Amino acid sequence: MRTLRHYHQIGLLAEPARSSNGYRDYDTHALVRVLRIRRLAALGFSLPQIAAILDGNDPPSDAVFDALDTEYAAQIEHLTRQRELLAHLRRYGAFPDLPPEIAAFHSVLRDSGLPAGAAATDRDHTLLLMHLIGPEGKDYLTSIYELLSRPDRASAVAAALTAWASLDGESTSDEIMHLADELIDLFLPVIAELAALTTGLADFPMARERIFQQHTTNYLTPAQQTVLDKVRAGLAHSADVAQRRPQHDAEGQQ
Amino acid sequence: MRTLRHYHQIGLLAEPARSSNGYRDYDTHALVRVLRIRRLAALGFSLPQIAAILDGNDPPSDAVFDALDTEYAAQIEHLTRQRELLAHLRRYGAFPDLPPEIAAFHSVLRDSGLPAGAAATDRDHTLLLMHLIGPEGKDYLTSIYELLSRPDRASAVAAALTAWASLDGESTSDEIMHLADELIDLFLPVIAELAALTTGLADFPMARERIFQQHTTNYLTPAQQTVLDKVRAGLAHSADVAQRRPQHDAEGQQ
DNA sequence: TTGCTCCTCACGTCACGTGAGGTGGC
DNA sequence: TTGCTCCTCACGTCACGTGAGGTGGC
Repeated sequence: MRTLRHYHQIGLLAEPARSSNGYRDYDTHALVRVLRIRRLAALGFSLPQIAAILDGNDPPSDAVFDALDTEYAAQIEHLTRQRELLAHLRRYGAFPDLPPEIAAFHSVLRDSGLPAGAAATDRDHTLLLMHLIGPEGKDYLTSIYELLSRPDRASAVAAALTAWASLDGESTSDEIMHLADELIDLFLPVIAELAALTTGLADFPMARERIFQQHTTNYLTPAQQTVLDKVRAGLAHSADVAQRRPQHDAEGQQ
Repeated sequence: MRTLRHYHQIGLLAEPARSSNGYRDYDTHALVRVLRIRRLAALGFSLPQIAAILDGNDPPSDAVFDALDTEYAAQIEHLTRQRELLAHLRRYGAFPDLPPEIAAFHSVLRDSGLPAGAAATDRDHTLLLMHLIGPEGKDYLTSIYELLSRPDRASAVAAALTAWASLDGESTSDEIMHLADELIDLFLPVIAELAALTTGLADFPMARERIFQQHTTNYLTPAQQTVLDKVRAGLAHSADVAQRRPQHDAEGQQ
């Protein structure tokens, strides 16, 4: 063990005399000091703290204990929350990479018949969305997801997402139009409110406008992009209609 | 932040393409992966574990969660014990470098009038004794200390230790003799039992016989050594007497 | 020219653990 | 000669943080 050498290096323990063969020749004072150090270290004090405690020859102040105790209390708090979080994730089918509030939503969709591949893509979308909307919008998004996964809607949403996931070059324009209408019906109220939110970002070095734009070309098939255009058009129309009415939504955002 | 570079270095995140100015040109796939990594890291998984979870494309097994959960439970256990220990030390006057079971004993002695200097030396003795006797003898030593600090004895012990600490070149041989008798009366039953114990050591690189021998010449004044010799003689005599009676004490020790 | 963002080394963190290679007395 | 204990570098651990010094486009 290199422990004693370490204490010598940082000056916590004086280098003892050497015997003729070059070995360190410790005495009982050194031993007592090491025993003190080890006990204080076991209590959780850092080596610099221990040096301070052993140098001041009066008993350590209450503040030293308080600091450690508060620290430990905070750690217990944190660990307890982590365990609750783990339990929550496990209850709802374990998507540990998803925000826990939303994991339940995804397990409902999965149980409503969403294929694994589509579910995986949808988790990607969710992560991006959470990132873009930031912590302030988290509750908002969570409540939207909760609405979409309500028992009376979940299977319709799962079906729409399944259809959406299977869109490719062989999809007929009929299918595309139908799905677009369906999605507009399902998501219109959701997305309309979403557009009013622009808060929260992070320091991932990628321009925010590019994320969504790139995302669509990265993740979506041409057929899916067509649907998206349709949906956009549908939303734009409803937005035009909404323009003629007073907008109290956009306030209070900044 | 060097976080992303770190992920690149350990191969957790692929190096993205570079744009013309040499900047890293991340895409949404990279962003999604980073979001996953950060979330899993926040749950407490190590980066190698995260790599394993993200590589296997099915949801992580229950075993992974169990491992984390058990780990957290153990940490909470440990932290809780540490807090109890801190509280205990504080209750008994805060000698954090002393075994907690014995801290109470020393605070009783201090309250019985033992001067600070003598108390400090006595804590040194206690630490050495605990080290020599090892964990197996801890309970034994603790009960001895409890006996010595019993209300009816504490002040006599404190007085004897105070007298012992003040022994020096100016002590009269009368004082020495008197103290020796007193100590023999107080400690005889204790030391007689102690002699039967030889268990427990550690890997501090110092021969065990040397510790006690060196200790006496290091810590003790000549007058104290005289007392010690007296006490040894007194104990040897009582041991001789004890020889003639059957020894059931020495059994069960190994 | 000044700011700003990004870049690449490269060392520091905390308390040691773990070899690698050597020595001295039995 | 073989074991054993101790010695001295010196790198590794874990997940980055933090400068140092430089660059490219406004």
